Amino acid sequence: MDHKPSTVHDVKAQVTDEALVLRRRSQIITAAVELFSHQGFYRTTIQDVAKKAGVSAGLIYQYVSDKEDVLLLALLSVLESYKQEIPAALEGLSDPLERFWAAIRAYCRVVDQRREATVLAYRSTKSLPDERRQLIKACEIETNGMIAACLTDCVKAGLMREVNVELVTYQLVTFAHSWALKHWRLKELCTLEQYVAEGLDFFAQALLTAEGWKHQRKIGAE
Amino acid sequence: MDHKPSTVHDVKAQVTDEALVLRRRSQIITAAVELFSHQGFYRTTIQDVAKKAGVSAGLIYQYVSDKEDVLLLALLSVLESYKQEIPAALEGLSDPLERFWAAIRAYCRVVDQRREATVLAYRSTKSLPDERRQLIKACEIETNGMIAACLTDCVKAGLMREVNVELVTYQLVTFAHSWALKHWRLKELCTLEQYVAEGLDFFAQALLTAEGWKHQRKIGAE
Amino acid sequence: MDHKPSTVHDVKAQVTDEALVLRRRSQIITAAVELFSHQGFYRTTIQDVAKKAGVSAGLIYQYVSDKEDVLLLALLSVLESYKQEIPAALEGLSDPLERFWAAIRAYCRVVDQRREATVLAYRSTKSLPDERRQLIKACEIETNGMIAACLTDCVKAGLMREVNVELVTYQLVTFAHSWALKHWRLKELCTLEQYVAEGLDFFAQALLTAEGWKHQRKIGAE
Amino acid sequence: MDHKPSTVHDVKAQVTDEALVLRRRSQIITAAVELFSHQGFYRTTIQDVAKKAGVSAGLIYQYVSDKEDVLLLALLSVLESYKQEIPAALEGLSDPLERFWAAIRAYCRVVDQRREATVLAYRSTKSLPDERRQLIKACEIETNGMIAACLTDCVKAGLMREVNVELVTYQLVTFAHSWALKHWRLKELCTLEQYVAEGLDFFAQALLTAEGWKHQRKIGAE
DNA sequence: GATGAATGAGGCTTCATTCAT
DNA sequence: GATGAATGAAGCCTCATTCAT
Repeated sequence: MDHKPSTVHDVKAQVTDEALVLRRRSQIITAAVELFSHQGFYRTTIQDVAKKAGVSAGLIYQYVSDKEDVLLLALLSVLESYKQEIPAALEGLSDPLERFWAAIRAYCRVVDQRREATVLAYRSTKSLPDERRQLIKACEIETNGMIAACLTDCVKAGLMREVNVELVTYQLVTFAHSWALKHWRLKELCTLEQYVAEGLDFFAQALLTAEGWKHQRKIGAE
Repeated sequence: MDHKPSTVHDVKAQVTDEALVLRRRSQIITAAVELFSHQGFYRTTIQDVAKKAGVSAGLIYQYVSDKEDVLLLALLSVLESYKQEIPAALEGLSDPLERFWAAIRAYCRVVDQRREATVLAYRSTKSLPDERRQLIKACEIETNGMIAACLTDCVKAGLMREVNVELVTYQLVTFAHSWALKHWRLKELCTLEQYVAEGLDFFAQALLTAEGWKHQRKIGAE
Repeated sequence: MDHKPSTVHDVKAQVTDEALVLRRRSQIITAAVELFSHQGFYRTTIQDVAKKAGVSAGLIYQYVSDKEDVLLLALLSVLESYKQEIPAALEGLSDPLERFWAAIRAYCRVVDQRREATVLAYRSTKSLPDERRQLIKACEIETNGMIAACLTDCVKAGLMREVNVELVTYQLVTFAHSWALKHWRLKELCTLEQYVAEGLDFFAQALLTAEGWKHQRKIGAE
Repeated sequence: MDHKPSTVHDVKAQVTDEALVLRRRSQIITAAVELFSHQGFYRTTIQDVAKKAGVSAGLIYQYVSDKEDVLLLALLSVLESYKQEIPAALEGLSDPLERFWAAIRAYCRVVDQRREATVLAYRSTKSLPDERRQLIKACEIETNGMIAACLTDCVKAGLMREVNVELVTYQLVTFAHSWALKHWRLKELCTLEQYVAEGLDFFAQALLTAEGWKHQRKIGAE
């Protein structure tokens, strides 16, 4: 009766109509992400969220047990969008190198589209109690896994050096996140496209083998 | 009494004794950094800070005008420590490459020493009103400038490729910060030393010219 | 729609089917007595009652105008059960003394059977607005009247002393109620049977005349 | 940090000044007893209590951790007053029978003086969580012990029959409480003095031995 | 007749800030 | 200069009640 949810689906609503729950939650989360991103979690009141979502404050508590639950849902929705964009971007690609670059590009693109939300994730994950925070971390690890897999494939194909995959993955992920985190400065230095281009070049230098470079020129030529 | 400070020294204390102000503020800030780092800014009360600092709640308001002022001071103290460690680490070094690596190492070391505080800076800068936040950003840009300078020197000396200095600087800075931000995961993968070693290797690959590699081997051999 | 009922039958339902009203109310009251007894009136929500009664929250408001109405109905149902048990226990008895003891025993038995509900009556009568409370008091006075009548008969028959009937009635009633009110302690001291036996002995000592004792021995001997 | 108090003195105030705590608490409790008695615990808001006590709502929480804590303190203050009046009434009396009657009279007197509060105790003890309720029960048992001791002395002196002391004590206590609980009806039947007189007579009949009656006449004659 | 989602007023509680000592 | 008790505004959350289906 009091234990915290260990997966998203354990965030139990008091409302039974499955479809309604989805619709309402989505309303609430959309409003929450917007507000939390701009004003921060603590400066945003549930009334704010309710008003922006076009519902009453009481209603929110039929779909969520806590203000913290709203945060959890909001953060998960952000991470979830990462997890969906990457596979979508890889669809139809089979060349390891192409897949790798596509993954990074896709990641940077989502981050750019959800810039404020990305910052939110950095700011607010620690505001969650430990158990709920684990959910977020699990989600992050899963997304990283997608990048890591692309990287591993390149290494296996001899296109990239034998690096510590997980550490480099963090470099890649961090590169994407930085576009959001340091946007206040970066936007004065370059566009997203330039940022991505410079980044990919940097990573190419750091990672590609001679074989990799040859392959790179080939796919670049097409 | 109502206009916000635009530099640190505008955070006006009601107390006149200069030395006392410094001592008291340092007490307060030490306590605040500790508490904000662990519990976050909003979960920490002024009473908490007062208790940990061993003073009364009322006293704090003689040295600070706001709770936000405490945050500002706390964040500045963190960024200040970065700004001091780096030049200290470069002391006596004249070789551009040595200086570059030393700067990165120093940065990573401070971040490691003040890990929680680094996370705090990421979480809480946005909690400041815009004017105060500018102070923080200015401080960050200044620190970045030190790294950037080392990088520029290497490039000028032909040891590194002609890269977009400021962008790469962000990569470097972010690499250091990540040790704190993703410590929950990284600590399971490697030690700080390994992290730094892997990172430096990565950056070497990405940045060094043939000339740079030759030089690198030379200073490595000494 | 806003004036309060002055008798049970003024608690107006919106539903017309008489039999249905009775059935629904009984469902609701059973659930309410159970919940109010255990958690108290204020800690019990209408949703709780609805769930336990197996109906929807909205339905309750078709048979009752208020949450307080539910309480009124619940309390009346408890007092009603007293009013029914006593005459039932006297059925077929004509000897005044036998009737007296039987009445007390019956009262104690109902109280024991509806222990929590008895406590509820003590706790919650004051939660009703004055007009509704009068209904409860009238009901209590009526029940007391049954005991008082038995007592009066014994006195008239010369079996008991000429006491202040109503005051002694309160002693008797209170004795029965105490079994519920102080059950947390009494249950450690004796069983219901022992409690009743000791009590009857006590009252015998206090009330019986010499004539009464003689009669008592006679009926005890049978 | 979260465990409930197990004695009154564990209800910890945030204020350190011992004397102030006593004064403030007394202000709060006086207001609370008054309001809880008339409107009930749940119908009384902390704001109500604060206003009546002439303090701010926030202040209450410096002396109490909960609204329930206020109730606990209020109830304890009532029971405490019982515990003080009885010994005071026995002061200087040595004759067992005199002491017994004096104890009952004193009990009835306090109940009369704090009639509403006595009703409060009956209504609201169950509103406390179990651990806190234990405190109340312990206090009640202690008070009962004083009556029981007087009773025991009379029995030992051969002035009263060998009865089940604790059960009879409950009869006596209940008799006193009834004056408050059933005051709405009793006040129409008699004054407090008459109530006590009738009651004492009743108990005399029930309890005194022949020896007891002799002694009774003697002390009554003085 | 029945449902149950939605409402929104209202209560408890926290905590930044003040001010008398 | 320092204290810490006091204030009161504000936010989270509950729940009686309504109403569209």
